[in-house]
Amino acid sequence: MQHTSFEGMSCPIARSLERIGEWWSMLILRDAFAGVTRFDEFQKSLGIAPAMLTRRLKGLVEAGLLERHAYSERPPRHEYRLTARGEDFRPVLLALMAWGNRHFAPEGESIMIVDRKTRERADPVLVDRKTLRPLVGPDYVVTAGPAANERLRQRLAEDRSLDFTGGVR
Amino acid sequence: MQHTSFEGMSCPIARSLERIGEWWSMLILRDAFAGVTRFDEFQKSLGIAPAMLTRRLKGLVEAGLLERHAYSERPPRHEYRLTARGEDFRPVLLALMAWGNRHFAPEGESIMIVDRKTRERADPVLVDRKTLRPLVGPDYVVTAGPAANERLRQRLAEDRSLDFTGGVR
DNA sequence: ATGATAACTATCATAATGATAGTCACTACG
DNA sequence: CGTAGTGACTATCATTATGATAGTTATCAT
Repeated sequence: MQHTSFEGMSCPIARSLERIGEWWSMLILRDAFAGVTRFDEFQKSLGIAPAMLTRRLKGLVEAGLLERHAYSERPPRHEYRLTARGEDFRPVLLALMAWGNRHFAPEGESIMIVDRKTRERADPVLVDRKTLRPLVGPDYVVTAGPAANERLRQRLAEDRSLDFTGGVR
Repeated sequence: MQHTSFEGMSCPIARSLERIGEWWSMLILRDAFAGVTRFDEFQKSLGIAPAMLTRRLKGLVEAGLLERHAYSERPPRHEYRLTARGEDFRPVLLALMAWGNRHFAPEGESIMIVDRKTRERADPVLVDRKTLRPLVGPDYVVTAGPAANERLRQRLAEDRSLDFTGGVR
């Protein structure tokens, strides 16, 4: 049974999930950020079935997050590297890591973000680049953008715009 | 065929995905942030099969992101509200939204984050709460934490610590 | 020639998925 | 009273995805 595609939705979250929202995809990206490039490396680090890995790598290549680079002609051999779009996914993974560390690490963190020089632990917060004020809080709000359809505009015109997103496609 | 559980992994990203990584889960959370609380509302806004919605809501309740609140005794009726843990997921969704807006909105953004007062568009960046320096960049690094196992420590002791995460469980 | 390696591909039994109808416990209305 | 509507699921079933595992191919090394 094919799962419902989010491709027809205009919400950026839905569109993102269409490309990275399948089981295994984000863990593959995590490992790509860790420098894993080859098929057998991904397979070993993830403990994933080869057919599954092939499918997911293909999907990530098609979505423009990874690209295949030949590293041997005879025999033909490829490695998988992050594209600029893939690199841009880093904050999402870091935010997910921070949330996981806060809620699912009763024995302490296994990985964390530290200052490169001082080794002091970082506490991630999402802010606006210019004002440096936190986006989670009273200063900022999610609202309809230039490409919002009428239904979304109405929805966000209600009190719910105080909360978050549209709850729509 | 049951998909592989990430529960046995120590990585916080894997642990997070174990709880929110299934198809539909994050979109349900998106809508919960938008104030959606009732079963039929979720169903309408998402266009999801009822049996699927039941399963996913149950999973999110069990994972501690949503909780059921009775809003009617006769007939018994429940709504689903975000827990503190669920609320804490907001930065992840905002980061995902920002990434989606940057890469998958050729027609412009349908939703975006703006300053509540000035309506000026926000540009999200992940920083350290204290230093306000970006976590993506030369200042910060991902490293083994107190609960890291030996394999992860070794892995991160290599040059790969310059990149990102461990590429391990 | 044999063996090892890397990158897949093929096969198959099991589980998940989505579509859709049904169920139940109400409330509202004529 | 009966009927209809509503909301929150549950049950059923055909289709697709999943993971386990063996196989294939094209090398290279001995």
